[in-house]
Amino acid sequence: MARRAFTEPATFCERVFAVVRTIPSGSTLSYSEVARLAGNPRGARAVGAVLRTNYDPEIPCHRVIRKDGSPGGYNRGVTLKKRRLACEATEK
DNA sequence: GCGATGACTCAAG
DNA sequence: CCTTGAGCCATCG
Repeated sequence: MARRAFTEPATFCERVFAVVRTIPSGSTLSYSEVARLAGNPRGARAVGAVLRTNYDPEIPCHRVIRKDGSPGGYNRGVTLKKRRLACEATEK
């Protein structure tokens, strides 16, 4: 295999993005869960750091919340995050 | 390559 | 209930 169809995750961010991108609507994952799926059960912080520095409109990062159930943070405003979560979680 | 920072988590006071 | 401490990891300057 000379090269994979998908570019290899040069950084942990790419891996996190791949996981977060698979989150279905109405579902929420905790940072530790995403970190675990990304291959780093202890990378909860790394996940937050990645999402914060590499936010992407294609990534439903608003579905990634803390274990406590708190929204954690959102580059676009935590209020918007809660809004989207409520909308998707309620409708679906 | 190192130091600083942070959208984390757990435990204890 | 809220604050603090310690642990772990990745990105950025």
